[in-house]
Amino acid sequence: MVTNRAAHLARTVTDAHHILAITFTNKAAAEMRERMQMLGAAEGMTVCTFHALCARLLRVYHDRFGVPRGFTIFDRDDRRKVIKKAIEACDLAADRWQPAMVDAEISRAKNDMLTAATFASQETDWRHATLARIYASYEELLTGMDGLDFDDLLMRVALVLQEDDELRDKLEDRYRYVLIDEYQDTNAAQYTIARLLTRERENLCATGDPDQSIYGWRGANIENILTFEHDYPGAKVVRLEQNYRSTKRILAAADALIAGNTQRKEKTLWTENDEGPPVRVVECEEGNDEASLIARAVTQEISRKTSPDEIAVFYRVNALSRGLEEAFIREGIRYQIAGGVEFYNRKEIKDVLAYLRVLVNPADEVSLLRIINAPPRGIGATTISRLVNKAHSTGRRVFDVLFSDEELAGVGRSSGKVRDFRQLLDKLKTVIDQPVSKALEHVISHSGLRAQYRSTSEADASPAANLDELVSAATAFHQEQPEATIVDWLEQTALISDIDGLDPEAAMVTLMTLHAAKGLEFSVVYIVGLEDGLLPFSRYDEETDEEEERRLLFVGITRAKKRVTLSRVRYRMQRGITERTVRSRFLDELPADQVEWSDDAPKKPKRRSPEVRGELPHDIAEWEVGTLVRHPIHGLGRVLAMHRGKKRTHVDVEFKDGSKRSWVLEFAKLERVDYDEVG
DNA sequence: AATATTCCCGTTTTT
DNA sequence: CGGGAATATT
Repeated sequence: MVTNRAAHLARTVTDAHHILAITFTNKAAAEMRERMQMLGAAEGMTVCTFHALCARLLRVYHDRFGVPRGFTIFDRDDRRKVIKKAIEACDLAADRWQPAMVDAEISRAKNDMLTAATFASQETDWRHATLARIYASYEELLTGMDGLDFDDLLMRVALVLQEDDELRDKLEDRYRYVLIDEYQDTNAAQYTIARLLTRERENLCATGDPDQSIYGWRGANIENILTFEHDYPGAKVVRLEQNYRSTKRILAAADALIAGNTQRKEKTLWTENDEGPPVRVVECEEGNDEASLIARAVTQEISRKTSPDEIAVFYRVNALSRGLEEAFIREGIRYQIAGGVEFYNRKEIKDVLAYLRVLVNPADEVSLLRIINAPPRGIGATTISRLVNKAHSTGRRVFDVLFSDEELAGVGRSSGKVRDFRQLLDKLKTVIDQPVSKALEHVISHSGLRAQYRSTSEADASPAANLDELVSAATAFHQEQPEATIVDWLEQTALISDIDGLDPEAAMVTLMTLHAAKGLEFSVVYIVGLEDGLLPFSRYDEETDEEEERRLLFVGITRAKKRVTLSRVRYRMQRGITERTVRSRFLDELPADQVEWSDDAPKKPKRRSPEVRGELPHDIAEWEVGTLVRHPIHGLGRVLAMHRGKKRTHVDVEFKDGSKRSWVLEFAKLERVDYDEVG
């Protein structure tokens, strides 16, 4: 839709150079660029996400935006670390002011374009005031490191464009035609940027569906799309109520579900597609049953000539992917997974990137502290904290302390090691002008990281392999963009999203969260975990936006072209404990005539067979720590500890050969031995 | 200082 | 259950 319009504009109305197309993910941007190429209209067009656009603008016009030229983008982990420091700096208890909570609050503030100062000025109560203090401290630390977080990218651009008419005019002239996809998920900062860029010409083409707004939790404001006609009075509104993707029954089910939302503009979807089979709902006993049922269904689907890349499994939380993965491996199904164990989040990868980040931006203290002893080079916690204290007490950067001989003298015995490290950095400094792949190769071999991972790789070879893969990725990057610098590459890797790694062509089934599924389509879709508390998700301490949860399931169902299966489990294990569940209320909202229910109840009741109850030994009264016992296999032993639970008694035993074992006493083949028997 | 071990605690979702 | 952090051990 956006693609076709952009191509049309480029061919008939304007130079592609004047077109800005904003997508929701990098993957969508890449696909759009590709299709644009086929339409012969790609040259010079800007196609990217809001975050990528802002990063680029901040880089190019850094002086106008008031950010350091070589700023580093701090990801969630980096940001958490800085927030922790900020909380400490404010002398607050980390258990009362949890970094995760503070992080979310600051993020929310930034998405609403509230700077630390603005946030502080609207203080209402003590909690807000304290958050404002942390926020201010966080900003100070971040600024000191030449860092910007994800939310800064948007906020900074939005705020400056509001003030700087000259720059805005310049950008407006450059981007005369703006197209935005998934407009229903824009937050205040993104909305502001869009508005400011189209102030003069009002040339904005936005696509979106209020029923698919699922990012409210990160500041997305559904009002942005609802008020579009008011914001752009000249706009032509095209309503797409005909659906070309799904069967009649899938659509009917989705439609009935979303009708449960009260805050909504009525809309009836229709299609000329086939009726199709009913939506299936399956109820299983527990997670493993659900996972293997789906794996079997997928196998069957593939044997019926459905291409694996046309099959997807969605879930509300990433934690549910593990069981599915195991089942898929058992069944021998090839799959790819969005996010989860993200490549760029692995330790070895983050280590290498941290080297580059320090070389490019010496102020990046988070990265510096990460690599100062990685691989281990004899610089321990005490030395590090001395260096940090020295730096902070004199208002300098840790990096500079490393390079000051007089400061280093006061560090103690390990100052030699620190000198070695600084020499290493000095030697590596030259790589920043080389192509990324070369630079990476240099860093990996000279830092000792390769040696470290090679030596420890007997047990697990993947870290070394990941480093190789990183170099390959960088090589590919260099080939595609020979002009790009290391800073560009770091920026790109920082902005990579969960689904970017997925290959739509690969002959693999795709596993992902419902959020990641937005904008995609598959022939056959499975959605697991339709249980109260999971979908709709709820947390005891926070009220849930049930309507957004309903939209989330709506998005999931409407990804499917041919078949949809929803599943739930009667007992769900989470965090090691199994709990009885309640079926999702959403299942009951589906129209009965479009849905086929089935129960995958276990045929043979494996549990609760009465005879395996087990019994305590008749002389239990005599058992205590120190009691001698005999086991038919392990022989003579001594009771180390006994723990009487409500239903079971656990016992730890040490045997003559020194080995220790624990049993549930009711089932253990242990008998008590009297001293005189041993003789 | 480095490694081994235990402890602790889970903000769902993401750029 | 599982990762990361605090803590114990060498």
